[in-house]
Amino acid sequence: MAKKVDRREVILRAMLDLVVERGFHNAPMSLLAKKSDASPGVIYHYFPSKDDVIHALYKHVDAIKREELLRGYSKKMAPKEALLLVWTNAYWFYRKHQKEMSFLDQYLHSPYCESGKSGEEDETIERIQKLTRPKKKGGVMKDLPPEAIQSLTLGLAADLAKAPKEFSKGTLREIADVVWAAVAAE
Amino acid sequence: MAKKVDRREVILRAMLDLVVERGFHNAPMSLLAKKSDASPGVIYHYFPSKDDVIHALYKHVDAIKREELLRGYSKKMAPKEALLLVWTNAYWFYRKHQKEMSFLDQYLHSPYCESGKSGEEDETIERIQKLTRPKKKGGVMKDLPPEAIQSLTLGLAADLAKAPKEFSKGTLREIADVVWAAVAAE
Amino acid sequence: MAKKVDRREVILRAMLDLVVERGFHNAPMSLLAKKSDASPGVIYHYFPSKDDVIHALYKHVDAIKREELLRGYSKKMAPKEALLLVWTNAYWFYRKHQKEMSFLDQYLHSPYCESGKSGEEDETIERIQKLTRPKKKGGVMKDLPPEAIQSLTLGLAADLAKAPKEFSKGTLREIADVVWAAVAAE
Amino acid sequence: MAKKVDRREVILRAMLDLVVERGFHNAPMSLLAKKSDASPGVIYHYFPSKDDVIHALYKHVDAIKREELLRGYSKKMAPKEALLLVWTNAYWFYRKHQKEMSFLDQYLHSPYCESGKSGEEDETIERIQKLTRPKKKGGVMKDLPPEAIQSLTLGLAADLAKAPKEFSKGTLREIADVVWAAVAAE
DNA sequence: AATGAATGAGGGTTCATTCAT
DNA sequence: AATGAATGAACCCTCATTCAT
Repeated sequence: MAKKVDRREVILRAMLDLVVERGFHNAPMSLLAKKSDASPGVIYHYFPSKDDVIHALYKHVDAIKREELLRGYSKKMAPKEALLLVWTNAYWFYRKHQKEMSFLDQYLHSPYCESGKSGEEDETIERIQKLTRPKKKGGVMKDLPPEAIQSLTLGLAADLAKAPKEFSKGTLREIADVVWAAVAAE
Repeated sequence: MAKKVDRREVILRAMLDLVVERGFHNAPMSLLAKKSDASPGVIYHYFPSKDDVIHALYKHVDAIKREELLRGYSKKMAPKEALLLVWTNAYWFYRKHQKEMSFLDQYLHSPYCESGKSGEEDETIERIQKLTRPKKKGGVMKDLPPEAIQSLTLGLAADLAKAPKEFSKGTLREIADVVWAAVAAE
Repeated sequence: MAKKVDRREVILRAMLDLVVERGFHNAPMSLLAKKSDASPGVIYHYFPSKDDVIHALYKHVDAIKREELLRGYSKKMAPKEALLLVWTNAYWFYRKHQKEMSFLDQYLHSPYCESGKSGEEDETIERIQKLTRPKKKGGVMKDLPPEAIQSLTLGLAADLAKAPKEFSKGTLREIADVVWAAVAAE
Repeated sequence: MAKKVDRREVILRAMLDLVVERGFHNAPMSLLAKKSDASPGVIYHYFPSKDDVIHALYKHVDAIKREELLRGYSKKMAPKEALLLVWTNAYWFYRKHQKEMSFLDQYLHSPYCESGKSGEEDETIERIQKLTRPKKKGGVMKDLPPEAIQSLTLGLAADLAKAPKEFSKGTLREIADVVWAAVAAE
């Protein structure tokens, strides 16, 4: 019963490794088969095509990411507290899942993601994003373009996670405070 | 006289288009030949292999980018003025060269860039980077990790440039001021 | 059960024909595929590369040759009898396998054979070769360089086999006697 | 005036080196051009095609070989003396021109030589070959097939020349005597 | 004579996908 | 479900040959 799921995930995991190590080009199905201890044929029982494996991998990783970003979140939190939590979660997710990050980087910057579906939105994520709107639109931020807010918060977390050395919780907190001061209203 | 250079650049330009439209995979040499009005064979008079075309394209784009970022820079500028100039240049470069940016994104996030890094540093770029160091190390910034500074400045410029709508000089200036206030010492 | 072996041997046989008729150059894989009723791709399930097909063919032919040279040999034979047998076997092998011979000639005289030499020696062949040593080193021959012995015996057999007309057993025997008289000790 | 000849010979020499080191396959015209300090185009002023370069090289080498084999020969020599001279000349030619030998081996065993012209016969060579006929046909040899005579004399010289170590004049003389005793009439 | 960029068919090889078992 | 040999189009690249200069 769990076997099917296993196989699928083993294949996705193998594709993740492959893409990270070798890129979309140079990730042949034959090698995917070898790395996932499957035959070339059986992969086609789980996925209709190579592109589908890649799109499925994206969805898989994206789902895990969403889940991790919201870990510990509660609707009762104050805006600053909530944003700080998500920001910290983001840093640690990126930090601990560098392969997944590398895959996302490749996928999102490649023409692959054009063909992928635009994705149903997560309700909780939406609530968080509302907070990043400027104050006059119901959020708690300065009147900056949403892209700026996004870049200064989650973009920063992602970039920090790519640094060779890991930052301590204290350092992260200091950085977060600087940024909060910069983007928060008032 | 300019013919050789032309051919080379026509090929690089065609590869840029191809990679942006179709990704590294799906950018076959045969198509590159067609798009650059060349025969498959002649490309190999200018580049030893497909990978070399791609690495050469990176160097080409990177060189242009460096030049553009420093446009108008003079050694006499005050730190804030210099950084603001570079930051604004970055935004406009990214904005006006979206294909080049898309290529850089794909290249820098792919395993391609591991193999072709030479890293000869530009002297002027180095001078600018010195300014982004924290005050106690001779720069003019708060004591933040270099990755944070980088992300909050050039990273932000890149992200803003990817937004669908173009920002006015005024808006950019406002954003720049917010960021400057956040990262500058004192 | 025998299918795999079949395919491999069909391919080798086709390569033999091709090389003999057209030389190493002018023996393209596409033609090899056609002649062995295979697709271009499937050959690479059996051999890693064209060169490997050729090296494998050499090993195959060489193995058959060794076997044929020793047909009928027994350890109890007198030296002259044994050498005569091998010499005659050699003539008939070369005579009846002219394609194989032509391939060996091309292979052994080409730079191909430099790269693929393993040189595991056959035990029985070694025993025979011991007989071709000069008497004072335990053989039964005159004190001539081994290359001379080799040329005057097996080399002669090969050359005779290349003659347009086939020699009768009587003629062969006469020639063998002349040679034996020339190279045998005493 | 001598320049044309030079060019031609430089090209032939370069092809010789190329074929010996890399085989007929893997001896591209572009490399030939580089090795002979010529442009690809100019080779086609001297030879109509690659195959013609190769056939011309064969003729060139063959002419030198004929000349060398007859060095020192005079019509007044006794048969044994003449044959011995040619045989010795053959050994030293093969020995001192191992590249040329290697080329001849490749050429003569390849389908190339089928298409080459059969070659006008040298008058002096013919005279020598008459001596290798059996006595009853006007020669001085035993009644053996011409292929046997050829193999036991010139074939032997060629094989000896391929041995790693060089034979002394004394050793050669001994070998020659053994062979002469074997093949000469009476 | 000489150049060397250009051609383009064809070379060896790969790989997404299929299908008989 | 599973296998892995088989397919064949397409890939990257080579190379004999040509031709404008």
